[in-house]
Amino acid sequence: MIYSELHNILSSKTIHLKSGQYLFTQGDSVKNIYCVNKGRIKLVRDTFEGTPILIHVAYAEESIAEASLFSKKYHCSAMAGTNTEVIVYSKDELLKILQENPESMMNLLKQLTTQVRDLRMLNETKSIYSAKEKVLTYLSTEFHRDKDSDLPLKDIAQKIGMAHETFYRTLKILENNGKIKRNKSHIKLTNL
Amino acid sequence: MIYSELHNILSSKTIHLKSGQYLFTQGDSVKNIYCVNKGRIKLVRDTFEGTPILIHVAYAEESIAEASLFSKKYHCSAMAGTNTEVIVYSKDELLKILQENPESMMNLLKQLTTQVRDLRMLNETKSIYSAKEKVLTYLSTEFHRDKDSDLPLKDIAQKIGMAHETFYRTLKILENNGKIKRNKSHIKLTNL
DNA sequence: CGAGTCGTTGAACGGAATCAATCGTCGTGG
DNA sequence: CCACGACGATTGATTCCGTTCAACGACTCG
Repeated sequence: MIYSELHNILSSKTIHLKSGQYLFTQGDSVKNIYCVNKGRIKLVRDTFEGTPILIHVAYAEESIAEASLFSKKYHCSAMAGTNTEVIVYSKDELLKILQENPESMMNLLKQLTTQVRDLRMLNETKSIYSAKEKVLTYLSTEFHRDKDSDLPLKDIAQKIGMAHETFYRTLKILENNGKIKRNKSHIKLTNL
Repeated sequence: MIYSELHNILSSKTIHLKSGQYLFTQGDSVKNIYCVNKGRIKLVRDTFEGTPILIHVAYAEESIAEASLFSKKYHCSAMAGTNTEVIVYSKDELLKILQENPESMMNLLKQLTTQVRDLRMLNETKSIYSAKEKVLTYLSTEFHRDKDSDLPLKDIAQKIGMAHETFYRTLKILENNGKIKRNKSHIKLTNL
């Protein structure tokens, strides 16, 4: 997780959320920064038009609300999408430690840059219209390695922006074509 | 741009690229960090399967290769998609200054966090299947404000992941429905 | 003045979303 | 401990809407 190396310096606590339970609500003062340990957290923004929009779904190992590290209020709400476990860090404490330890700040910087890179990659993967191409591109990139290996197929489908049914079907086609191999829910590209 | 506040401290130079010209190539040693001033830079990765994949398109005000701030070699190639102007910073110099100025590092951190937030938002916008919904969601978010206001409609279409023809048509429909107003290429939501 | 690109519209096709039903598994509570 | 409910994985059928191909005018830039 993002703050792993600070884990022994930073005080933290773990909390458990039931599916549907809120972690924080849009407009709340930012007191804490969180990291998903298990399950998933949906970030939702209430727009002025009424219809709330989904901003992001954070899975295990993902930190949320880092952007809030520099803002007073949460700009969105966070709800558990399933039974979820999150680690809680104090925002002020985190900021203080970062200021005192340039090395750890540099480290956070590093992690953020790779996060940006991954997000860009994912973004472009989503722009691919053909289901086969999209899946192949996803599989051939590194941003999902390890991280996504234990994600349910359904969630992977959502992550790359396609209906899960289409994802299943596409996997089957690619498997029949010999492009991929898989046992249970572990998928591997065949070529090299 | 990302390093704006360092602009007077950091030495920099501006270079001009013709459409199709390369800024750097995958595998090159990372000597510089860049920021697009005008035009656009396409980041492309050559995969082992042969087919190169588009990773990202960077427009004006966007920095590229920040991820490379921490790596030895570029993991992708950068090509001008049109006549383009980029600002060049020395990687080593930038790193040194960041280490010496915790405040500027903190500032970069801040900009990266908002970048992450924007990317996530864009990501979810791309996940919306309905063209109308997608466009409305895009227009109702802030991540594009100012930044995208001068982008050609064609590029906006690509940014949110739809064919430009569909984008034009959708805009027309929304305009007829009174959901949006526009003069020339400036679009505005009508409600509040 | 011509090449290139953006903006726009038309027509047609195809593929992905959607709706729906089934099976298996896992966790949970009675 | 077992039954029930929730959810993931899968497959089928259908519909529709967004992509694609194509053509044209306007504008800019060199």
